[in-house]
Amino acid sequence: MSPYDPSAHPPFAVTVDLVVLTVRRHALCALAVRRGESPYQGQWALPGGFVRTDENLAEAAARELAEETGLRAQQSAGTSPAGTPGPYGGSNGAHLEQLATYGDPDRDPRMRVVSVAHLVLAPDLPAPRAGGDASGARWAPIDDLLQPEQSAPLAFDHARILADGVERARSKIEYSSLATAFCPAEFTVGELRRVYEAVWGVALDPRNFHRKVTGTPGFLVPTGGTTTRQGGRPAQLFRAGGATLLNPPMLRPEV
Amino acid sequence: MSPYDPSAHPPFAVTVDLVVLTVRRHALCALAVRRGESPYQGQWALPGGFVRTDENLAEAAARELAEETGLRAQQSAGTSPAGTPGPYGGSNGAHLEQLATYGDPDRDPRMRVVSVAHLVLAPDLPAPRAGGDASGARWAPIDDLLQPEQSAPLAFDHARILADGVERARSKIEYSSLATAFCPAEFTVGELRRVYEAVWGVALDPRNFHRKVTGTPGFLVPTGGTTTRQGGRPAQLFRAGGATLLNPPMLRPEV
DNA sequence: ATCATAGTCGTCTGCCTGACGATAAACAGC
DNA sequence: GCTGTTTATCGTCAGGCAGACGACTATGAT
Repeated sequence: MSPYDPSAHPPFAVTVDLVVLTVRRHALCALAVRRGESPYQGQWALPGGFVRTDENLAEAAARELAEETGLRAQQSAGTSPAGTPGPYGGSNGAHLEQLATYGDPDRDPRMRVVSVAHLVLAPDLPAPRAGGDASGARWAPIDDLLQPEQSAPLAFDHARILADGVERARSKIEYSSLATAFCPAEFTVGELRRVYEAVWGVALDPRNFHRKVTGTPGFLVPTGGTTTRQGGRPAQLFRAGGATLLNPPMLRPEV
Repeated sequence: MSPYDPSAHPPFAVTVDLVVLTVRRHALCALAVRRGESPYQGQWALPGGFVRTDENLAEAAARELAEETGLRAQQSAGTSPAGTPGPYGGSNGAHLEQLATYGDPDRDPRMRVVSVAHLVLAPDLPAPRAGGDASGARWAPIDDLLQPEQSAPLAFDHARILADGVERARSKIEYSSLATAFCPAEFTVGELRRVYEAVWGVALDPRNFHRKVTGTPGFLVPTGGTTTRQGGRPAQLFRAGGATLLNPPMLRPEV
């Protein structure tokens, strides 16, 4: 490395941006906030903010998440995207992991900003509260954010970041039990299946899905209870099991 | 986001660190440089350096790689670790992708440094040239770097970064054709198998491996030539095919 | 009572993998 | 030249798992 003369290297601002995903009404949705100031004033963006001096990157992401949604984050063990095991069996608190870092020189017109994006997977939440300096917040289907036909596209390079986060979520529920992070503490096999269907955008065979998830050791543990719902046979309730890596993985249908 | 008053957010230095992996003598090795200055003076570290004002993160990583090894990088399409396709069928130039970002407040004792680590997979190279400010460079088996019994451990949090990079490489050769990045332009099935064996640290059945890789469409294309080697039947030569994602994946043996 | 809805259990077939035998084509030493 | 050794390549077989899909169950709605 070069000498650490502070004048020798350019000043950077470091932020965290959040891709917060949830499943609402059978659709994969992301949290978007309306920008209250220039540039991109009035446009939608991902929530985020500056990293403070005394906190690490994951702490900064968790703090921004709490400020923006009130969610308590359940940090993944590492930044290693390959699936480092971590204690995210618990379903209270959302899953948080580092996604990637974006640092093109011109990604922010005002100064050089390097943003460490994080991915959050959360169960369906009540309406987001507009916290901090955002003049509004909403859950939006990702298609609306990625291919906006009426509104403006996401600010900065946030469309790219969102797309990367969605792709990460899509591939990660294949070989990990992370799909349960989209579910409440207790859930049915059908609810879990609808999570996979929403995230992947496909229809899955209920019978084969049931066989697969109940047959994978450590994925689901029955709580003993059953649902009482309107229309249809009551379903068994499950909690997320201790397994984090699914082997063999769930297979995403080809076409 | 908060207002962009430059005095409102703390100053960060942003660096790139490189996990450069290769396979030498049937062992997975990483590039290490000896630190010429304090702190950790004389200890081994990962190569890296500051990001410049006019370059993005991938360019900074490619520049450091060239300075340190003379390698030309073949950048992956995205930072998306899930396997965004990219044109790394060509074997000239090493594969480069973003790994993860490390920004604990005390990871560098002098100031707040956020390091965007990158992963490079390269074929076996001649002796590294000690470029820049490093007073020495070498290829070291990763076990020597991660569990040093005689020498000091890697500087900073580089052991953690290296471990994350190795884990990324191990998992990524399962479901992508990236193992060919460790091979020269033309290679045999046996050489590719020895790459898998070195990276995973296991022994694979030559017959099943041969059936698997030659049967996966787009993975390997025969060049027509054969090797003349000492001892053993000559083997067919292959180039890396266009496929980047292997479906179904290579299976890493369980235990 | 009947229908619609959703959950759960089985069956069957094809594909892939792991284990492993057999053959092929080079080299080394006698 | 013959034999043993090494590496590459082809085949065979059994087990496991996934996709397709039939059948049955348990609730609410009409």
